[in-house]
Amino acid sequence: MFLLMYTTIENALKSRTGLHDVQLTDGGEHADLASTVAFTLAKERKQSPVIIAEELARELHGDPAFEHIQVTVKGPYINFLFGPSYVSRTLEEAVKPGYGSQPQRRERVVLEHTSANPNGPLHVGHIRNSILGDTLARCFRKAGYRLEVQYYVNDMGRQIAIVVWGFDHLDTGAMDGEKADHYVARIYIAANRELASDPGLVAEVDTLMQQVERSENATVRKFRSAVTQCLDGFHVTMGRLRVHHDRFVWESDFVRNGDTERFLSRLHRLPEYHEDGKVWLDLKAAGFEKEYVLRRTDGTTVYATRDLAYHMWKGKNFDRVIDVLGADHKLIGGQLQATMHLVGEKAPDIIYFEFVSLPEGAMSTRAGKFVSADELMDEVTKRAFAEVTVRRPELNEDTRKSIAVSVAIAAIRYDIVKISPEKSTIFNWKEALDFERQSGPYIQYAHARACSILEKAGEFSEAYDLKDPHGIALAKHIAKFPAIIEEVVQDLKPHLLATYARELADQFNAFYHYEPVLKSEGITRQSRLTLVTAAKNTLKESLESLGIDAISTM
RNA sequence: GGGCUUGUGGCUUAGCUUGGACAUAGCGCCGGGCUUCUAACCCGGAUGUCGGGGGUUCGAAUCCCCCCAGGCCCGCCA
Repeated sequence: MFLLMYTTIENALKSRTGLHDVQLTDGGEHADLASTVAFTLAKERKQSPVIIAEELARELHGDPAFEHIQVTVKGPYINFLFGPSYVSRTLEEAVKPGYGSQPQRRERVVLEHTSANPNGPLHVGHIRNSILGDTLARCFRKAGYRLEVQYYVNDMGRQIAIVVWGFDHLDTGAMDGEKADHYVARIYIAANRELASDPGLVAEVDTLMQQVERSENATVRKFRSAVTQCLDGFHVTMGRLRVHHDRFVWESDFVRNGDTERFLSRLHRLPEYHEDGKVWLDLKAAGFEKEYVLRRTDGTTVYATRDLAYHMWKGKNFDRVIDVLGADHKLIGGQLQATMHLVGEKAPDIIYFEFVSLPEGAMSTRAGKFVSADELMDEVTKRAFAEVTVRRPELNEDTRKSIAVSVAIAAIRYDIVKISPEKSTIFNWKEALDFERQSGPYIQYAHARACSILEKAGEFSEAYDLKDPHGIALAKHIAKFPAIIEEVVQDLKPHLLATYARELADQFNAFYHYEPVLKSEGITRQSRLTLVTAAKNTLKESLESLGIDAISTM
């Protein structure tokens, strides 16, 4: 409903002013939408903006499209207020299951996220990537796109060679109950320590890497095995986090299937191509001073080469390519985009997120300095269980456990997604364990309250006659949900949904407090119950788009 | 040194792309509210040079320039 109103007003103003751009602003407490075109026109018409605003408003009053939109003027501002029909139509839409879902679109989108090196467990930095990516994925699906989510497995890297070397020389077996990815990290950390103390051993790692590039079977098998163990651990972690990938794509496949060589051969005709022992591209024109090396003097390819082959493949199979990458990838991401442009292929849209560090400094798998996602989830779940037990002692243990799991994931996912990706953050246990604040559980709670009302209400027939301010404000906020999903997808900004969901819970709580539902009677009761249904539904859709369980009791 | 990026009350943070009506919320602080649909809630109050300086504009947190501070990147690593 909101988008419809927006375009109605926008078009009316465009045709009357002759302006191409008549951006509407949020009306705040004054209105549902507002326009400041009067300022823009004041200069060219050499007229007071107040007079222009009044004139425009007069014209709009006679417009049949504005039958249900109240137009008022306050100084130079033209305010638009939506009437009862807007509210009732919103409710009719929002009570339907799947509210906010757009019809299926033709466009096929591939979204890559997480793609952490398989040399140790996912830590709190990696899951910022996972949560951003997974939330975006959920929004894309809701917006009707045909989406495939991919994890790019870096199975040829030096890190993996070090893990393999470690398994060859230092393996003492997994400890009791040790998760596979944590076990890999232990070997990786130990191997790095060995290599640091005896630099002569580095040559052995180099040999392993060359063998893999030549696809030597025995070594390839070792790499696969090490990587697979780690990925098995990742699956468990991401499953708990409700993060899903449709496909795992292995870097080495692009070497073995010849795509990497084919891509290199395509570059020969480019003026930017240079071959002087090594192969490199000159990307100065695109703003990159460094030589972009794609083949070493020893003939082997580098990470960037295989990544290009991977993106080439994605571009051929999908209409739109999106990557979620850490801010440390900004340079190589830019180089990759520039190169894809040069060869006339689809360049990915890249969303970058800044790092999560620890109070004592940057995280490092190699040095063993990190807080793993598993550890985080364990601790937060423990804390959530204690909390549920205090609040709902009458519930049985299994129910409390189940609520605690949902609450913990809500707290973690929301804490991460609510922050703009471009902000670097410092991980803080105290904050992670505290969900009695602007949080995922807060939104879940609003949903649970709505469920509780509906459960007690029993049967009722829908009605759309809202008279009181908090209910109307809530309905108007519900109306914006589809527009928010659209905005998240267009701008690749999942945190907009986090903000929206919190505001929705705010509105619901205010309504809950001031406008009793079950105690009201007649049409008011029916209308409020309809509103609660719509709110519950919108909260549920919002939560699920955020990857958070919409639980009915907590 | 160069590039990218962030800097908003004591702390965390929205808004910045597309400039407009008293800058968004949370935590913490002060004061209220559970015989009333789940108080993981609600209401009121105090707290702001929107990093600093200049500029553009009728109007700047938002655009431009300079400076300061933090983060990241600058490998024939991945």
